[in-house]
Amino acid sequence: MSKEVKRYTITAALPYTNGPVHIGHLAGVYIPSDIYARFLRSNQKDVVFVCGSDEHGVPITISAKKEGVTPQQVVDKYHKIIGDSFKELGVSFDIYHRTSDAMHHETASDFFKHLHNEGLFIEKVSEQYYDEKENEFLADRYITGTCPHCKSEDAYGDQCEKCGTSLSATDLIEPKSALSGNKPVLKETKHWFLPLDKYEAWLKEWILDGHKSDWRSNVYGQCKSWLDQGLQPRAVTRDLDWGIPVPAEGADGKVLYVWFDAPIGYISATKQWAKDYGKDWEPYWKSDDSKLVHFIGKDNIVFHCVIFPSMLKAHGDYILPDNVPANEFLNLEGDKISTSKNWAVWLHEYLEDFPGLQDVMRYVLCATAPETKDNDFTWKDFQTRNNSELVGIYGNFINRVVVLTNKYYEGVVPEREELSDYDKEVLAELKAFPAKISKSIEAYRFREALMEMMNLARLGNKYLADEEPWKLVKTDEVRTKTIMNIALQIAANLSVVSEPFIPFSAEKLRTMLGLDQLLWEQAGKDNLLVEGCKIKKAELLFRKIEDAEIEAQLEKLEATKLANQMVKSQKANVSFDDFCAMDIRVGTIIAAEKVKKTKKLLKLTIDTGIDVRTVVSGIAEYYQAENIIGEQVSVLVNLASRKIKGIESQGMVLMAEDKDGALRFVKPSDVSSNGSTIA
RNA sequence: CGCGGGGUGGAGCAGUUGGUAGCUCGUCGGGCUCAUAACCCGAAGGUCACUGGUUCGAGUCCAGUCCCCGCAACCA
Repeated sequence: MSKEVKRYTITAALPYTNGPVHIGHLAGVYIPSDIYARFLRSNQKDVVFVCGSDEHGVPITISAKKEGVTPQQVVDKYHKIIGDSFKELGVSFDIYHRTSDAMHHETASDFFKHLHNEGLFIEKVSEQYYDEKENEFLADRYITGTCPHCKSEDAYGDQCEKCGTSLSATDLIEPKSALSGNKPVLKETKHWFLPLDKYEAWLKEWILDGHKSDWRSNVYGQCKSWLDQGLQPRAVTRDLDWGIPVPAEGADGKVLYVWFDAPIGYISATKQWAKDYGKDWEPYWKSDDSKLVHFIGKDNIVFHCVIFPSMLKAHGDYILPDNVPANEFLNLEGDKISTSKNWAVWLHEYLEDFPGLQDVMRYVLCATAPETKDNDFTWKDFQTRNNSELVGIYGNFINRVVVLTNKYYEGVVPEREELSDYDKEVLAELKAFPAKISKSIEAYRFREALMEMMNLARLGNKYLADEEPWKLVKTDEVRTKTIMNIALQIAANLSVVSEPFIPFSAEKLRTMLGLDQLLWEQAGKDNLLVEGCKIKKAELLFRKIEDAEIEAQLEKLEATKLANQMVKSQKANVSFDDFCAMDIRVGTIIAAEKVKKTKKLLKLTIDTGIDVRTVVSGIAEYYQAENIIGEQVSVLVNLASRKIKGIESQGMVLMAEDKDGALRFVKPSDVSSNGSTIA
């Protein structure tokens, strides 16, 4: 069922505006999508590449509350940081929009109204969890409890991260409010649901049969597991005051669920762009000969492959994504990137620390993009890739060619005479590159494409080394000219095929060679540089990155680690009575054994002087069971008992926790009798 | 039997539909000296975790085993 594609609609996941963008986002979404969009434009395709800030939802209201500002102030701040840094990195969005914009409110609202008028929603008055202490309805994400499927005790209200099941908060057994820790109460509220179950059969056919071979296995597998479990109607509205008001009767105080409105943001952005440039947005979303591609991270698969397509299908006018090339996650120096722990390389900081080196980060992140599995970013690797690949192979080749041309011919492109067999071979290889690179990009294999691009530079270096024009120039001028001409053609081709990956350097190169922006279809030709034209003086495309710069970055990360381990600040005051309420005694460990199937737990038997009791303690990483028998410890004996891993724990052993998390017993300095009180 | 990812030359990784095992870094030797001590060539180094199976042929498919790493869980 191949159809001719007339235009492309490329979307990049909308960054959630409660923090800046980091390298994980870039490697997963923005670099690949930008390469794809630039590649298509170079092929003269009709492309719209959209993105924008995702500015609604509960987490933003919480950040706002914490910082004592309005949600709008929070999103304004990050919208600017994110938008500016994307621009500086050269991410070529046709528009970077935002979901708090009026255009988006209107579009999302209309979308809802359309489905509403067609009777495609289920309206349900249901009982939702309500936190009486905080005086608000609780978003699914802010309720935790036991998963009905796998019995995991810490499932979230929207999804169990343990078994991956998509849930409703009311499915949870023993729910708890994540805001206050209270048990939430059920309160009646009316909501609109999209009956996903009605689209299940269709989704199965569309994805499981239709995209078995062209979607990535991680995406396909994820979808399959959801579809196999069966879909439930899903609420598309929420009780909240931050978002897009629900355009229906009896919907006061309700807004569209952020996951309903966010993907519509792609559509609004396209509309705004069309308006700005006097275009018609509709074909990009409604015409069968348009190809829609969503670039996302793996955390977004269900929304882009199941929910949003169901919305589009329900609406009826829209086309569906042709592919959703989701990437995995990028780690940083071996540890998971974490916004809350500040364990990240933030784009806006990188741009400050390494001014003018946008292409280096673009290159490295593409080369190490987590296309098939989680991957690791290290600064050492960043340095090596820059120094040995960008500088040593690409930059050096260009420099050699340009320097020689200037030296021998004062920058004038020499004429090509008779070709040797080897010349012909090299030109044939050159000609094959663009197609190879295209093929990889079209299959969303950007690492592979990048490697091929680099191989073209390698071909150039090899050609020079084999032909040694610096020797021949003394004996055979004609031959030397031919060689230099061919080397220059390779350089010119590099400027074309490397543009999607490293646009800043490609442009520098074009300028150096005196070329206009060339199109992809011209790549592979052996006459991009016309004989007699003049090129400019050599200018380095890339510079080496010194050890000191890498060390500075590593120190920055080290500082973050230390900051995370800072001595904890003082807790709120308690009364003397509160303190006296705790009964702490000296006890002696008389038996200890590891609790099976746990990493941290030891089951201790302790003589407290009062009795002999069992205490489960999370110290197994620091103490071996057999080594602590006979040790005296401090025990909080009147703590309510609790079952841990099926063992009744009657108290708590007091531990000193060091900055690095290491635990040590708090004990009397001399042996004391069991049951001695501690106060 | 919680979920997932992985085990390929010293290190880090590719290996798409099964058909002579590749890349980058490192090491050693050589070439070149146009070039940002960069470039080019060559060499050493792998029983592709293990065991069975399918096949003319398996790193690649199937079954099982072992190990590692995330996440989750456990921490009163």
